[in-house]
Amino acid sequence: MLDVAFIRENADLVKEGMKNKGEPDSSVVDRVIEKDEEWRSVVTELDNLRAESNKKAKKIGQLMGQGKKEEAQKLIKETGDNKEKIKELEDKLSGLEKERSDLLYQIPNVPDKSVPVGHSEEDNEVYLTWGETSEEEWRKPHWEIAEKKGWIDFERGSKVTGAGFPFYVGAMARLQRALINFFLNEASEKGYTELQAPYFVNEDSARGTGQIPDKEDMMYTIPRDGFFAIPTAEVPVTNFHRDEIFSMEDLPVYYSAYTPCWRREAGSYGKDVRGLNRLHQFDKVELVKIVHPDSSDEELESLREYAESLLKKLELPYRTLLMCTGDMGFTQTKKYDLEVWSPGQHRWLEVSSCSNFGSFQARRMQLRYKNEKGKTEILHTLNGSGLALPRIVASILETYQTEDGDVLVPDVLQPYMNSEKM
RNA sequence: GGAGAGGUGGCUGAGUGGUCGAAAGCGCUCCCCUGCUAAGGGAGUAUACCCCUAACGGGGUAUCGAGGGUUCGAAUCCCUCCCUCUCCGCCA
Repeated sequence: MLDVAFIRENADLVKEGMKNKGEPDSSVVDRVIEKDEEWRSVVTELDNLRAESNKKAKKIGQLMGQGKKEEAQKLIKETGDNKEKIKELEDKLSGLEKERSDLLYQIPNVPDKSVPVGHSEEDNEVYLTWGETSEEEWRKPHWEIAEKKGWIDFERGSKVTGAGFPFYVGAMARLQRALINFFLNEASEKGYTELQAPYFVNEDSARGTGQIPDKEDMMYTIPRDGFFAIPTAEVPVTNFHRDEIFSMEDLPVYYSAYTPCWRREAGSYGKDVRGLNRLHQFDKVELVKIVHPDSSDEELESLREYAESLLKKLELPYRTLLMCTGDMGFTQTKKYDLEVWSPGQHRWLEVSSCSNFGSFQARRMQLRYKNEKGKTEILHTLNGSGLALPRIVASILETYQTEDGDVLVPDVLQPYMNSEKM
């Protein structure tokens, strides 16, 4: 969420950001300012009343200590009416607080100046393209290859769990494991600390990274225990340091984590869901950065370059999109999507999305640092996939298939697979 | 799952109704002294919010696991929840 003080001082900027993100009705900005005004006046009133009764209570204590019981009794009688008023104001205040934060949660992060203004994916900017995309007729989509080889078992996955929960069999399971190891090893060489994170999180954590209240429906829930199955490792990893205060020399902090991810993907039916394109459970290595506010711009670029380097090493043609304001999401200030070429489907598949959240997430979870002057300030957070497996697997199958029906193993994965061929 | 103990500031730890935001020690920061080092002396050292101030700064409120309650007054009493530790049970 944004800082109320920031909204107060930059109302127009915030409204413009909302409009550019596709929300023409920005009246919530004015309402939050109003609510905050009201909240502050109640706080002042309440604080004064409390100060008064604290003073009296102290006095009573003193009198009691001196054995002046009667005087004390007299004072006690006087304090009665304050008490009710305080209680009343306390209730009013917590009501206002709730209303204010409900409004605050509806205001999206402000896009960075460098982000192109637009309202749909058509307005995204192709930032760069790498590699030669092949278009040969003979190339099959990955699901055909996988089916012929018996590598992915969608049917049994449906039987055991449901649609979107496939089994990976034999060489395919090995390939997944190879990719995970490759990604994690690369990340740790680049200074990312590897984390193994919980796969379930509580409500506070889901709120911290912004899944709640915005994207509640994407998550699977474990109602009995109040848990959510993580839709991405971003959630547990970013929350790792929730409510903590860093000192400057601890920054920046880089984490990598492999986890399965669960997404309900409610309402997404149609041709996009074929094969590995969209699953309810998939594997991903996620990268999270916690950085000084001044450096988050550069950190986003290096995060993007790192994710791109993985695709280069796998020799998979890709392109990088700079997402426009309308297609970038509620919590980001700036976002790049990496899309790998799928030669069997003749289309691009999103395999990574690298985002800068500015202070938006960090404020929600009170992630702070002490600056040179010893003042605490909110940090910036970023994350990016490095990378998401299923579509990489799809692209590998389609890119590395041979005309006679085999699939070769990308050079960098051969040590992990002990083989040149799947 | 059963029984018990406990959760206090960066850490250790005192505090069982009144001037306690909290003793003491450690750590850390700054200063002084000591010709280096060691030792010593002094000051400071939580977070959030509100108000005043151009700013330096000042005033106030809240927070002793969380939430609620009793009371003029709660770290201290009561209730609920969470977490940690010990023992037992179960178990990869």
